[in-house]
Amino acid sequence: MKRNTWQRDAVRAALDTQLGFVSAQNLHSSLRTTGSHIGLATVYRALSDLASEGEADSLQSPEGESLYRACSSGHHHHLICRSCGLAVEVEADDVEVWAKKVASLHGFSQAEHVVDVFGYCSSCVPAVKESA
Amino acid sequence: MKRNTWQRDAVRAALDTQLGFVSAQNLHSSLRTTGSHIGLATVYRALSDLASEGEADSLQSPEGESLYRACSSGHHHHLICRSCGLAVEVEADDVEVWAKKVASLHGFSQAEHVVDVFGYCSSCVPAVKESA
DNA sequence: ATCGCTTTTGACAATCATTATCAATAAGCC
DNA sequence: GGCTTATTGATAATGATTGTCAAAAGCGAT
Ligand SMILES: [Zn+2]
Ligand SMILES: [Zn+2]
Ligand SMILES: [Zn+2]
Ligand SMILES: [Zn+2]
Repeated sequence: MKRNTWQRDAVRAALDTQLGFVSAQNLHSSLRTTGSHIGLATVYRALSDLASEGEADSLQSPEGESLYRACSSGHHHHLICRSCGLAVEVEADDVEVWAKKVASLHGFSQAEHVVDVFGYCSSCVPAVKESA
Repeated sequence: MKRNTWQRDAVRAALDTQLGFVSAQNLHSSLRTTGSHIGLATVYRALSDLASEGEADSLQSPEGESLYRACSSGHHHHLICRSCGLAVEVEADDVEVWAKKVASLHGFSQAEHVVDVFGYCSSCVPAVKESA
């Protein structure tokens, strides 16, 4: 049977304080900073559980890290800031339709999709000037 | 200046023989199997170069591996078989529009998107029966 | 074809995220 | 309070990717 531990609660709580997606490593650091003595492996396990129970969304960063976020339930997608990690949940009805269509059109079954938009949010105005 | 080596050509050629996305590790194995003595690091470097030059597409597998494929030029997306790796290039005009709209709507700039559909192709009929 | 300068290679070490181990700990239940 | 067993956490192990650097190979000039 699944047991309730303060560690699980701590991870849930820590995730809730986050505005955007975070890695297990980062969340572990945060927790340590706040005085918690939780172990790294436990954070990994808790996040993995939360994700499979649908209490958190997870995605792969372009660099290949697994990132997590406490999310509203139901299928949705994200607009993510590459700088601060801020994530906005967005509807994507058009995309849902497209994905379904494209899969059936090519005879693919059990189709799932990965759809994320990465950019810089308005607070993270990119300090990049292309042309001088 | 960029030099032409047989290693780069070998990687390009090996990529062309692949129907779907492959990892650097796998491509290296393939090459070795065919008698090539190319080094692993070189395969990584070549793939990375090809990707940044637009000669290959790359994406992160759900497991976090970087996968590559020789692709037609121009922006497009993929429908990928989870079993055999077969990849089909698909148009996604609806998605392009959606992505642009959603980014600007939330004040995000320099937006890029990750859009991939994973499923089982018709040849890889899933041997899974849900209900007995 | 040879020389010389630079890029590229490749064997190997180093990173880094994630997972596996496994004895010690602590839920949930009596 | 005890029992049973899931969970924890320090640490080792794994596995993909990148860094190192001396040796090898392009390429333009001779
Ligand atoms: Zn979400
Ligand atoms: Zn969707
Ligand atoms: Zn493609
Ligand atoms: Zn697109």
